[in-house]
Amino acid sequence: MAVKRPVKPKSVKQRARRGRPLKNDATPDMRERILDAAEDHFSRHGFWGVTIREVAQDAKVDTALLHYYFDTKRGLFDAVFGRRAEVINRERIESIDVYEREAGSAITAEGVINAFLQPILERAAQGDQRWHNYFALIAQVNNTPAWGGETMARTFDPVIHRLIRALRKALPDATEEDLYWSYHFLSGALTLSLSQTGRIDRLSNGLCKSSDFESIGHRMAPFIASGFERLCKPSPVGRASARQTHRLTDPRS
Amino acid sequence: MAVKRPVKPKSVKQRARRGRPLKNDATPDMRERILDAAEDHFSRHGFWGVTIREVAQDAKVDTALLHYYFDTKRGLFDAVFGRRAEVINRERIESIDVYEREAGSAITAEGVINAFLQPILERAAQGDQRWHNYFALIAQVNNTPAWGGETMARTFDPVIHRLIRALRKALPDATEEDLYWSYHFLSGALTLSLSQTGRIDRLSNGLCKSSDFESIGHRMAPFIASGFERLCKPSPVGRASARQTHRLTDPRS
DNA sequence: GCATTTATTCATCGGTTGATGATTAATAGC
DNA sequence: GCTATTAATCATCAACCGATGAATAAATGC
Repeated sequence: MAVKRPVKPKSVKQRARRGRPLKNDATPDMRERILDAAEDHFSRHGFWGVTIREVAQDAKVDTALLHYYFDTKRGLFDAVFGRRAEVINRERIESIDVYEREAGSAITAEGVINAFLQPILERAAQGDQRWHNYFALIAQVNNTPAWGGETMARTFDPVIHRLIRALRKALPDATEEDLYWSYHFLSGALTLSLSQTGRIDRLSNGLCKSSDFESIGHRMAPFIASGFERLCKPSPVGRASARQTHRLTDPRS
Repeated sequence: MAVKRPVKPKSVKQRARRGRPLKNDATPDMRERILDAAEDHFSRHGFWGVTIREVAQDAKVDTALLHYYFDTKRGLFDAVFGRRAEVINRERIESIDVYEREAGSAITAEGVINAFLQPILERAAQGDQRWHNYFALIAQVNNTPAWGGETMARTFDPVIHRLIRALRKALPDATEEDLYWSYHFLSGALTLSLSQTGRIDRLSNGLCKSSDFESIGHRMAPFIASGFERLCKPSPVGRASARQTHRLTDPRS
């Protein structure tokens, strides 16, 4: 007589083992796997466009495990956002430190900005999809009115203050306002460029590619540095005239 | 004996009248009211962060009416995004036309960019909350990887091509790639600046305000134009040297 | 003045969502 | 070797979601 046993798995999805897994060297780190899957989804669709079920399915774990590690969906998001921020923040500070030390009194705005951008652009050029996702995530948060400004500030302000301190040295005539606004323009240009929305591909009819980080790397620092210098250096012709604006005339007159 | 009638409204929400409303001059345009409410919500929380119930509640209509006018939630979103786009696109094209005609051969990059920015910045400075919301919405879409690039392209590419045509005249030595990338930087800087995330307020410890559109207006055109000129004008010292980058040296060596 | 179209609310459906308590199994501490 | 802790799945809940067909009432067209 045949022993009674589950004759068939019946469904395609076989039951996963319950309870704590064996401590095997080959067992994957579930926490990291969840973060990777969450990063992928959040970067594509934002906080509200993602369900924890999708993330769990991608990470091949139960949804309850997400709550076990990160409590709430928001907790998961914050963990994703913070994880890589630490890495690049450290690299950027070091890069600026090195440049400032090497350049000495020959410090320039372009040099500082280049030192600030280098670590990010290098990571982007490396081609790691996970970092690409993360940059896209930053771009979204940076442009989220509700809580984006607060999140960005909490995460990145220390590095930005370090950047601005170096720029102040390179541009001694700059006002504080000009420095902050110039950085704001830099921030917008950088995050959009790194977010790979495919916009420039369409606009240029395929001539330029969102994924071409080398092109961005060559152009961004000179472009932005030039803007900084224009606003923050005393112009020989006088500042007011340099800023005069075009007045839109009424076409009916 | 008392007449049988609904003694009390019971709930705070009284029943609304069913059927087509009387054509009174005082009756509000429901369609516009829905769009306004939707704009408000979408601009704050993005497409997925908004429920049609919230929008309906704000517009004081039933959710079925949203489907009556816009079919799906996505249809509502597209209608919101398209409504004001037409207005500013018309204004921006006209502004560039006027400038090009007036400037003649004295056309400059800063002049063109200024003509392009003027209509938007003027609307922003006017202080209408509905336009502020709309600009914040653009910023979010611009940085949405999944379908943002496509939506932005469909909506704004004609104007951008008009802008680039004018810039090509002002910068005859520019390569196509430089022009497109420079515009991309402009796009990122502009949309972030208009989205009022409060980031710069915190960063500058209250010195700069997200809502100070006059400050943005004074600074953006010179900043961006300077970047364009740097990339797109032949430099007297030669282009390659002007773009040389700072190499990060290994701190352990 | 009657029939059709337009504009609105009502009632409700099937599916999804974030979250949680119960259960199971392995490890770590003493 | 026993107990407490950690790490995982299972089963399920109440709330909410977008959508839709039916009902209703005014306006419009003939």
